[in-house]
Amino acid sequence: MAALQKSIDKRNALINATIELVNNNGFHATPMSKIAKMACVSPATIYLYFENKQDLVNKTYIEVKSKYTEYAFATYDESMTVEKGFEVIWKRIAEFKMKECANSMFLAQCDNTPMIDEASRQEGIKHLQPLLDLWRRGIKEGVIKPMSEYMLYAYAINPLSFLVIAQNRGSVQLDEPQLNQAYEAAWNSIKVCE
Amino acid sequence: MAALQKSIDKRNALINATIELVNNNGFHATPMSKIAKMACVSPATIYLYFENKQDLVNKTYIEVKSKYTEYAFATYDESMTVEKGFEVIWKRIAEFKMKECANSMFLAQCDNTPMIDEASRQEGIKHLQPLLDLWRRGIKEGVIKPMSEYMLYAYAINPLSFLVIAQNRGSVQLDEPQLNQAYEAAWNSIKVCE
DNA sequence: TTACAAAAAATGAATGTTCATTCTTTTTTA
DNA sequence: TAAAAAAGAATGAACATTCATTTTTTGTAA
Repeated sequence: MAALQKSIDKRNALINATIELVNNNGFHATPMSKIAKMACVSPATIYLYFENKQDLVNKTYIEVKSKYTEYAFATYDESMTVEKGFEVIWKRIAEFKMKECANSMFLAQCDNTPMIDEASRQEGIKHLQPLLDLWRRGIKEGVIKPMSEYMLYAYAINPLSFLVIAQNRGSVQLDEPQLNQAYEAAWNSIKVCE
Repeated sequence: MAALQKSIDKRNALINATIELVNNNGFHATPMSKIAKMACVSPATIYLYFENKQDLVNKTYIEVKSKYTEYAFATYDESMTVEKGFEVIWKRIAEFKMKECANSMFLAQCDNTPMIDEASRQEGIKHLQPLLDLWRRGIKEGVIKPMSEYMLYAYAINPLSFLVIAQNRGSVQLDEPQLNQAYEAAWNSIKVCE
């Protein structure tokens, strides 16, 4: 029991160290030795928890992606109207990206590089299903433009990733008013104009 | 003259090899030896053209970014209306991303990772000025929403990067109708609704 | 409860490989 | 023929992973 607890702590420390180091230095400049040091663990210990470096990164990706989608859908339920449901999900996603920006930057990096396995990438996409279902419903009701789910994601959600990265580089400050603007832009890009 | 010509060819070969290998394997898995091999050159020769690996990647980034913006603005001129000007630039950018997708994927990877210097990143941003000026004009005229340039870029342009990557993974097919949809989404997200 | 041995977890040091970069020699150009 | 460009082999550092030991935990018998 105490042992298991300890193990989970170590695993988490390793995952967090991976996120932070990859964010700051990139995959190519984060050796296992640094990850170990940051997690206060021997390099050899990493291999008790993960098969190898690739596995560590894959698992980290999947874990972060799960946290992300779990947060996104926590307050959504399917009885909401399409517009309301979208607003609820969008705002949760924005909230997550602002509060957990280390996590979101890590995801952005993974999503734009060949850093992780194709299999892990697929695994990560699955969890987004509720949003895709909502969009499908919206299209049926004539509220949302009949576009592919990738196109909808590209305009409604993905810009937030860009903005979080920009914010972290100090290029932009995302406060309440900016986020409201962003929400309007997102909704306007996918809604059907009467 | 012949010598200089030869040099430019080699330099280009090196830059193209870098783009292709980084796109397929990521920075962390593209050794100088592979770049040399793909460019049909000795590893030592790379160092006649670039200081080191970092410099090679930085220079590649700047070169690709220049090509990108040069293409983007080639048919635009400032006498156009804001809406027309935006359409012209947007469509050129889309065209570039479709035709030169190796180049755009490389840029997307650079823009989301600590792969390149901050200095090179700044250098790359400069060339976007005409678009920023157009937006400023649009805001003054009340045609474009008064948002920061990053926010405008996030919604009007950046989604294309996401879509090109998705297309290259085979998740989506971007033909004429899809691109028109994308253009509508982009314009709707930033225009002032009457 | 205490003592203790077997099992599990963790460690630091060692290993072998890969890689960026440099060195010396050869080839090409002017 | 001198200078410039290019080459391949050599160098040394960094790194992922494994190995041999040590430490910690767990289950059990007094």
